[in-house]
Amino acid sequence: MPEGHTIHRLAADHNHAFAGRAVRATSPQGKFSDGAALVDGRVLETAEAHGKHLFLGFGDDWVHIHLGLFGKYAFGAGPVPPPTETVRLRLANPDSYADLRGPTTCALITGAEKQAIHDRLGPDPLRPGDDPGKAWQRVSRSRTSVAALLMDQKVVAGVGNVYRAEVLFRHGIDPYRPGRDLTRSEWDGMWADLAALMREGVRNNRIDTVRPEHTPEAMGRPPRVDDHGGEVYVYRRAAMPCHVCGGEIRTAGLAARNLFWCPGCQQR
DNA sequence: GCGTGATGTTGAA
DNA sequence: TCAACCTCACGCC
Repeated sequence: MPEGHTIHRLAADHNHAFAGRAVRATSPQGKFSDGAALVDGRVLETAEAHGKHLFLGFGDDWVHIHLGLFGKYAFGAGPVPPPTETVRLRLANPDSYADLRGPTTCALITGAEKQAIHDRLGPDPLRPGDDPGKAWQRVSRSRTSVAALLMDQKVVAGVGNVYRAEVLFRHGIDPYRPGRDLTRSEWDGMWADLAALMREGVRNNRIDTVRPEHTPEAMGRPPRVDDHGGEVYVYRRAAMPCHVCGGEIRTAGLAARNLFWCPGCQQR
């Protein structure tokens, strides 16, 4: 689940369910008991997202959450179910609860520590004021592949393996092209597209990237949903036919992650 | 029941 | 480059 769109959605859901009211905080699992005790009964003022980082604000105390690869949230309405032993943090008020499991990070930090995290993250396509030019500065000077740059949170915050693969496909860009070989307009096009795709990801809570003209219906193919829950062109479609050209989708390891692309549609 | 892999990141070698 | 961390769902006995 967790690319940037998930985290922005979680921030919005927290604001909706908890902001402005006192909240009960517990750590049924026990690994965050001290932090939970410190915010228990206090007012959650605001929830914010930057890239894949979630911040829950209690005055100058912030709960910093990063889901990592496995972290998950379960939101619910009404009375809380019995806690299970993997719930790291449970927030609850009379109307709602939110259970956090499996995060890489769940820690109490200060405003200054939060600022340090913002400072080391690149611009986020989902943060309205963020400047794609800052990312371009790094991309245009780098010999690193554009595929690796897109996953580097210091360059762009919030893009993960799915959006990376999909945005490169949608722009016909070979993943192995060095950043400095891209044009400014190619970069600006990908940035604008990421902003739109991720915005829709927040709205629908899933990743869909297939244009209307390439949907199975439009292409006269049987309907289908990819097993991660959205409609995509290349992500986890290794050895399957490309929705556009019919060629085989390829996969390869790149910096410990699986890369997917269509050699026919994504030319050097 | 066991093994595998996954939309992520860090820190050591 | 690799192991470590965190959890769960799925396929295959």
